[in-house]
Amino acid sequence: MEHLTNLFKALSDETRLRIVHALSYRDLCVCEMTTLFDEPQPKISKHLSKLKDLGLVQTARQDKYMVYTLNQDQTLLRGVMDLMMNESSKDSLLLRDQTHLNTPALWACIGVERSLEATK
Amino acid sequence: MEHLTNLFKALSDETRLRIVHALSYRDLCVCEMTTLFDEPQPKISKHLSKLKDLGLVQTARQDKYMVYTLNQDQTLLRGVMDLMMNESSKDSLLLRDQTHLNTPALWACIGVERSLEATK
DNA sequence: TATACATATGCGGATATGTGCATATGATAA
DNA sequence: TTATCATATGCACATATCCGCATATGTATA
Repeated sequence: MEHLTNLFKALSDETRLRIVHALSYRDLCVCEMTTLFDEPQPKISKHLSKLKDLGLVQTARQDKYMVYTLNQDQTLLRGVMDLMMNESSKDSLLLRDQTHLNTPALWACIGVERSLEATK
Repeated sequence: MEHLTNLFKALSDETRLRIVHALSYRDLCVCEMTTLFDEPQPKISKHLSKLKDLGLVQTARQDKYMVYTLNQDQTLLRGVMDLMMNESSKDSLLLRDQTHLNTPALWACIGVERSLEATK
């Protein structure tokens, strides 16, 4: 039961919801999220840490960057995010994030190579 | 956005999750839930009050009883609860609640008529 | 009207949560 | 090795959350 409530608690914070939502589209490193959300890096890192503790995301180092991935084993999480992505009346902030995911705006903090590869 | 985080916040508490889950099967009055969950009545009422504030449930008085209903307009909530109900690895406590919903155990606090009608 | 039953609310306290700021750790490049 | 970039963590503080207990409100029934 705690498993379930923890999942929803993870999604009950605006920053964490943005993170999980963005990760539903593609993997991201910390500095990309910091840029995308325009939030202080420690804030992002702490939320990521919490998401990782709860088993919702996984990490893998790629060169200098720590890349975060949605934990695909979390079927309920995947289901919920599918629902959110299909919601026609999707939140404007989430829509904005989704759009910015594939723009050069994120290239500032990261080697262009990785961004190009990611948007492929 | 707050609309979304509020929904998840509502589901992030064990008691509230049990309430919403049970209401996914059928309408319930406060005393039925108090019996079903074996929790103090003020605790249940407060959580119901919060769920109502967030627009997840609706109320209708029926004789002495205040009957709570899932707000069917909340499509995302419905989607999430459908996911939960279909989860094979459903939580044992939620399974127990689901089972008890249709047993005479709940008849103690309420006129048998309503229970019979509800289980029809 | 008085009484019992059903439900809601107020208050106090313990605990958890989110955040900013500073700083530590870790990896790479010069 | 030193400097730099990327990320994580510690601390302090304000705020929110949940709960138990007592009590208030509201409705039906005698």
